[in-house]
Amino acid sequence: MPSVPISRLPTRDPGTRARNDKRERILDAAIKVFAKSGYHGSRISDIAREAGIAYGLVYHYFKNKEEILGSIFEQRWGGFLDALEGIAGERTSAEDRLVSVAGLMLSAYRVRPDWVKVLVIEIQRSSRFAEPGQLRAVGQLFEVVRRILRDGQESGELRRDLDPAIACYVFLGALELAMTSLVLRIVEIDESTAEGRDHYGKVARTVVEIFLHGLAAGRPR
Amino acid sequence: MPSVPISRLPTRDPGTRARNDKRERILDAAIKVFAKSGYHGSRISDIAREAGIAYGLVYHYFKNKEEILGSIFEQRWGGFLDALEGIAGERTSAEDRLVSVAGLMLSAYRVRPDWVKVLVIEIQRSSRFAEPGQLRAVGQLFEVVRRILRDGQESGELRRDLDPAIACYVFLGALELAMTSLVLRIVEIDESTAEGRDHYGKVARTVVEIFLHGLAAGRPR
Amino acid sequence: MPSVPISRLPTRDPGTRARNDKRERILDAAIKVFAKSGYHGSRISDIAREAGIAYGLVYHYFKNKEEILGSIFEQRWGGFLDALEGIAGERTSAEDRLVSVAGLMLSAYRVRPDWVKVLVIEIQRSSRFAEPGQLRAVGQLFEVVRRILRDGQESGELRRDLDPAIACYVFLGALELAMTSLVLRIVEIDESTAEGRDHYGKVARTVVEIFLHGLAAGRPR
Amino acid sequence: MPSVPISRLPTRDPGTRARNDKRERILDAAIKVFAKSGYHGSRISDIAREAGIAYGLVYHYFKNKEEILGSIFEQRWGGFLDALEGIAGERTSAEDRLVSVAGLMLSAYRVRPDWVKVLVIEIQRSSRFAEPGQLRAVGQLFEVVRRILRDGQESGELRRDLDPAIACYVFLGALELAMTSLVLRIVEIDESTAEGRDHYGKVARTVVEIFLHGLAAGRPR
DNA sequence: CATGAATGAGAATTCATTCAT
DNA sequence: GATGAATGAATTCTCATTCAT
Repeated sequence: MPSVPISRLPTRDPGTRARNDKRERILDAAIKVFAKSGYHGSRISDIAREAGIAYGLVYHYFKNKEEILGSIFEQRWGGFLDALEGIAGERTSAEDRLVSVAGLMLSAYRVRPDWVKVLVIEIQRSSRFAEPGQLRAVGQLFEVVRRILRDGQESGELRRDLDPAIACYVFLGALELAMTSLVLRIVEIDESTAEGRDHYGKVARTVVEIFLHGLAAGRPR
Repeated sequence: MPSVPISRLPTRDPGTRARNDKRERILDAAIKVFAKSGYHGSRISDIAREAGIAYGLVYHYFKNKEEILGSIFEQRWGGFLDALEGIAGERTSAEDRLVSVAGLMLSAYRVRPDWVKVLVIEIQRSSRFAEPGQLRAVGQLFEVVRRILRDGQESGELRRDLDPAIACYVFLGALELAMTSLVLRIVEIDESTAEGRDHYGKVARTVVEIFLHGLAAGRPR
Repeated sequence: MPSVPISRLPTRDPGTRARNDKRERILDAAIKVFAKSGYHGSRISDIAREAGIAYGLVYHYFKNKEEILGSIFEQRWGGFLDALEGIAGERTSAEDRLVSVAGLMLSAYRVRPDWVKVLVIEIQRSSRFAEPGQLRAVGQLFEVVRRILRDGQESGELRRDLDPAIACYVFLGALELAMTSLVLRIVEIDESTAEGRDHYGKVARTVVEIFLHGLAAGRPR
Repeated sequence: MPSVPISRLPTRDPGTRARNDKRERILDAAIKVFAKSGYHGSRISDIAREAGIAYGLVYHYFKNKEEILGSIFEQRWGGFLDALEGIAGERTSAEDRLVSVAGLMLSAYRVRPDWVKVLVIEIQRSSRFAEPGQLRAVGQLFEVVRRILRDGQESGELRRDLDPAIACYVFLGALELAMTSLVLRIVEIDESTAEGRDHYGKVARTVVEIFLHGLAAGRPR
């Protein structure tokens, strides 16, 4: 897996951090709490405690619980998509770019597992998800991958007999469940061994390998 | 995709239906409501209204909200796993069995998309998920697929250089996201064409094809 | 002051009382509490305690605090207006009808001072007052009196050189402040004397007397 | 209606205005906001926004919300009462003085309708109303009018067979409702005609005319 | 003086659960 | 079994008041 620079991950502008310190802390805390208990299962007071601030202050920065979720989506997802778009626009092979996307997503999950959980699980349930903007934003993730696949098909690098949209699901779905499994600790990772510490890299490599060359025997490379 | 008999899908025993009519209606309604709003976001009154009964009656059949979720899990997931186990135990090729699994899952999703959503999203968050029984039950899904993959590796049908556990994610994740996309209607399906109506079948075939033979060009079969 | 039968005062249908017992009790309690502390100054828990019920039950019958106020207006004011309309339609002299109106209003105030206070003071502040229906309803009170005055002017019983609309204010305003003063206890009433006990009657008689014949000396009747 | 010099209306001392500019702006803003939403329904931030200052500053000038209401009362009501006392002490006929009082009140209402609304509606609800001082202050308005009426009765100008206290209600109540109606716009005023523009004057004249000589026909003057 | 972030007590509202009918 | 009224703990949301800058 090519190293994915952390700078590609969505981050906050450190310059404005001082001013929006509390607001950021609330968002960070909300992500953590939502990820653990779900949107409906989380209380504002949990978020406030997690952020280390007074309860009422949450309402100084956000109109209500719903707006917190919306802000998470806009800020985190936006940065994430920017990084993805950058990868999609690179002039390298489809394989390289897919590896980059896998690496970015797994990195994101490794660095900020809660972000991805909330983005994937909660946002879709929120009423705001009905808003075209959010649905579109989710669709952009698919669009980025679909563009890479179509590029590969046009250049002859990828098979043309398979629907790129469905191939999209295979690729993103594989990544998504891999990430979920890691977070749910369905698979034990032994961080004391080198192999355990590189688990994420191994997952990324395996996913792309299967995606490109299949699990069937007879064609090892 | 081999046709998957509906009988394999988890169903209720028609013999006891008369007796437990209301109970079943509550469970069905709960699945629908949980799928839409999440466990915490759903109210007992929503479930009762969906079931067409007085909400006090819910407490006649279930001790509390939690028990409704638990019952959903046991009844729906149990039947689903039974069907999966049956597939895994067949003495056919790994490929055939994977196609069967994909077909079963997509059938389940097509017939009862809410079941899968609730099973996947809600159960894990429930406090009961801490119970070893439920964690184990979810793990069984992975175990079934893992067994098929290991069988294939041992027989030489599948590559041995890739971790079967990770391959599991690729396979199940691809299916899962494909299903989610179908339900979220991220992809437009044109039901007016034959191809549109067979979208599920096409998805199943494509997923297995990619999973087994990869998307890279040069090795068409 | 002609006796004003209590039956003219707005009342609830005793037949439906059993069914809507609690709802009525909540409205009655709300009137009492609103009259004492004002709408904004009143808590739902105050109303519930006054009604002798759990405060959650208030939300079983009313969507929120605002709806309670709206219901008060519709039920109480409607009955009151009906009684007034009845008086206005009588075929007696304007003087008789004015005395009846004064008597009705003072009776209402004596029997249900809280009703009038809430109707007069709170409703106008409520956002619902902006609704044309409510503004119109208040206007009806003026319309009833104006009709009586115009009848009297046309029949020659009343002077035609004064604006009936303004005369309306004089009449209703006199009654209104008289009632307010009584409630605010700005005037001490000695209930131990016959005169004190007939204070309301005296007020009604005096108001109409001044309104019709003036306070200036030289024209006693 | 004799012209009522504006100087009689309660005003702020222009000399101290520079120093207490902000304080005055807060009081003015509070009156406007209280008049619209009531004391309990108004927020400090509303007052601050209306005054165009930071809401923290309100607490620099006033101990708390309650004190704002108290200050309004003392400053506005005090000046108003002074003017009334001046009228009551004049050595003219009762009729002239009543016309002056009506003119003063209507002028006040025309120039500062919010003052009167707050004074009349809110003060009585304030907890400070329990204080004898404020109750007494409200009573002074009645006392002033009552004194004029008693003077007129003693001099033979007014009828002695009617209770001066009740006559007070008639007079002040007529004025009060006339003012309220004007503010609530229950009556349409056509500002395009001379009569419309003099509506206040007409109201004052009509109120006093009815109060003194009655609406009954046969005794026109 | 000014500002507005920060606090937290208090009130509104929700909703799981109980219970009388 | 069936109903939905009744309860009140839990939570969201509001806003007067304080306080650091």
